[in-house]
Amino acid sequence: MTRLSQTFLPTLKDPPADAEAISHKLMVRAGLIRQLGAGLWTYMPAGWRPIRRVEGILREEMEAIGCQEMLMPVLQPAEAWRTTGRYAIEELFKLEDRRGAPMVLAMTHEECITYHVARDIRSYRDLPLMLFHIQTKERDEARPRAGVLRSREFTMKDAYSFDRDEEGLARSYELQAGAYDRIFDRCGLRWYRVESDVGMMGGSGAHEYMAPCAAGENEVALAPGYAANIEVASADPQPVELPAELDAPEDLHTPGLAKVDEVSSHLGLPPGALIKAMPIVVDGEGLQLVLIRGDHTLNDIKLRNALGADFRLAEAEQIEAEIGPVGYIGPVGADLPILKDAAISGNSFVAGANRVDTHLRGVRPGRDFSFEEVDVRTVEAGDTAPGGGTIEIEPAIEVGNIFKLGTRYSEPLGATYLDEQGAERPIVMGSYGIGPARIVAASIEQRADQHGIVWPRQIAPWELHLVSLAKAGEPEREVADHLYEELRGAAASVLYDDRDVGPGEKLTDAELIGCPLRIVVGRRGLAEGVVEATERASGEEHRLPVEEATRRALELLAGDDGS
RNA sequence: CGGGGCGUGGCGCAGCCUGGUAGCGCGCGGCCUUUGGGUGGCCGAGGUCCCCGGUUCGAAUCCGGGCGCCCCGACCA
Repeated sequence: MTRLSQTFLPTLKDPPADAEAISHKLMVRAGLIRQLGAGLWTYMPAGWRPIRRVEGILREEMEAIGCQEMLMPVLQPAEAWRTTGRYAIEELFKLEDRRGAPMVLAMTHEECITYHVARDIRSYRDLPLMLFHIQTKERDEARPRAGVLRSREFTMKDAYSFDRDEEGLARSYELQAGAYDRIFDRCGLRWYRVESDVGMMGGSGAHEYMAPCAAGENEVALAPGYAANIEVASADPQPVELPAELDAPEDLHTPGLAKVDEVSSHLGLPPGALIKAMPIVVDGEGLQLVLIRGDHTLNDIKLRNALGADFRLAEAEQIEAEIGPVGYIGPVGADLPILKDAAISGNSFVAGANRVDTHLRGVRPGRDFSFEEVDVRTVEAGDTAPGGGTIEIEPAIEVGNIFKLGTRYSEPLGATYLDEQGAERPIVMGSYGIGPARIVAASIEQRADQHGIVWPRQIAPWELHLVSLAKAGEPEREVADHLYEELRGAAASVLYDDRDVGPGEKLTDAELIGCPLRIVVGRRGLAEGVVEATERASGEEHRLPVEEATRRALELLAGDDGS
């Protein structure tokens, strides 16, 4: 219900010079957001409305699964963060109050909510319990980027589940997952639920909700029936052709050839016929050798998970001292634990000889060295996914995540309950986050065209953009005014462009702002007794008789399910 | 945190190398014009040239230091 002439909706012809992402450019141009500092954004009236609409959907879907809304402070005493060990996180804003007491600005609210639950939940009868809030989060990001896609302050819906045991957590998790599916569908996003890294925090499972778009910071591996974050994705590799001559063991003179490409082109073999040996130092243990097929890349996260410990690449001095010359490292004769990636399958390979300027041909896993087999390579486009589909890799933005926390927070913070037998047990938790700003930005990324934003109806700032081409005082204007009042009466959400500017500017702005349905009231149409209604997404134009315009417009909107 | 780039009216930029009047387009205000895709004309307002220090008769320009912002990478419970 808005007259554009009286609305703070400053549109720009040009995007800011330093903007790269489509959503960044368009959100600034369409007057949705303005920047205050690095990673700090103000939502203007037209930008705040879609956020509020997303929040409305979040509230409905959370409440529908019995998740109760509350509100927790952003400013918090540091104590609980010390207890959970998260005080050490670099992204955590730390400050002191006037008495010098250490405080933090919360980046999420596990500490706070677990603190409360620890004090007020005592019996198995109080469980399960699900709570959520929509609150500002603060993160001292190393590099804010792409408008609101990665900012230092943002609002997040985060929900927490509290259960008696793992089975209960599994039920809560499924409830949340179902709600998340409905939320992203209702927001009109193209999205995938992918397996994600549970990290070193333990936890028994996690998924991310990914919206594919060019500005995405993550990569997802997709195939029919398969979707995973590339950090954890697993697939069968494309085969490599191994010539029969490889079977014959022989020392190969490879002077100065320390890289896979150099060796393979020198020998006239595909890179996949080589074994790449990478010495690593595992925390709490010593040197180990990781073997990867020559044409593959190591996936740090998968390796970390396979090891169950952190690691780093070994330094040259240690490698030279304990194994052999850098560039010619191989498994044969190396007196080290060996982890062999599963993609190295086949009889014989070329590998480093642990002697300078020398590689070995005919290296056969199992015969020439023993190993533990692991899956630690990064999947690639063209690989075969579990289920048989072909992997494609797409950039995507993470719009939500769900995480089985287990007792990661309840144990240190003493959130326990008494079970039926009177025994004290830790509460089993889950956490579930969604960023409304990322949903809005991802929607713009996915749907925008060369003229501007294309909102899905469900989160559009206004459903209708009514344009009066006539200026104040002209007879055609009265028709538009009347139509505006009629639409308002019908409870449609309308942005009414009643400015005294030229038609080009109005029509251009309407496309930039991107409301689902535009109704133009102008001399040309009125001469035939119609107004023109144009669907933003398809460009389809409908000529509506003036006296039926309101009813017909609402019908057109109702037929737009946003997808 | 490593690498690169940029800070000049609201936005986009030129001027800097070679020191001397701060300029252009858009936008903004007024008048006229125009009226179905940012119309045209005339007049006008608006700038601590990011900050501090230095060199100089004189600094947007040269030198030193600092701050801010953007991009790539690392990082991202």
